[in-house]
Amino acid sequence: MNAEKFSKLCKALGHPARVQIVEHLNEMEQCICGDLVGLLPLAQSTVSQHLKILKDSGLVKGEVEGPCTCYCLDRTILEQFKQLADKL
Amino acid sequence: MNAEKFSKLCKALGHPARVQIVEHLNEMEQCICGDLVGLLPLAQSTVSQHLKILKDSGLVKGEVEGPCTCYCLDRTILEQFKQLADKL
DNA sequence: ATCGCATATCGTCGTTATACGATTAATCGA
DNA sequence: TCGATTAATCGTATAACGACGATATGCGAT
Repeated sequence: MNAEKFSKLCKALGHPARVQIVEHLNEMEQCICGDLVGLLPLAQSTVSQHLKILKDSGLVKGEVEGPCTCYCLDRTILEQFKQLADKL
Repeated sequence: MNAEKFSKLCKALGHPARVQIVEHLNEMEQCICGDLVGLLPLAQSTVSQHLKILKDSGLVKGEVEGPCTCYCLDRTILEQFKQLADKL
């Protein structure tokens, strides 16, 4: 198994705020950064940083839509993560 | 879902060496620290540190057996991790 | 052209992670 | 009892993380 890849995804999920972001994206299908800033007790710049980490890991995709950025899960990557976890 | 708990387990698995340790323990059922030192390109103290992190997370248990310490997975915790991952 | 809104990025600071060598502690055999 | 083996811990140095405020960017409406 690809320990390198799995550990990178785990690392991205190794913070409660990022897990909550992923959970929220799972429920809402998509949302903008401002929604998450309202949801979490964190500054806007901090939330943006967490989103960047999730984007870098591949778990989350972001599309610019006018003044906002619309975030959603990359469910392919999420499934890969689940499969790798299940193989443990 | 318990984002706090899940993120802690993810954090413990957020390093390739620790994923490899868990994989090895899964295959071998149990092993001693020295085996892992031979397996990984890391110093003995570093491997010991990674084992401590895995123990603190609950994923791994260690029992002293004479001069060695015998490590094995806590499969209950591992199953919990898999279930939490699957719920994502 | 400019103003306001939504985000991203920068700079910074304190904390934590990662790695190592050296040392300590504990056990087993000779 | 002494020496070898095994592993944990200590001390340390560098890198990365996590948080924030301040600033920059980019778009849409006025």
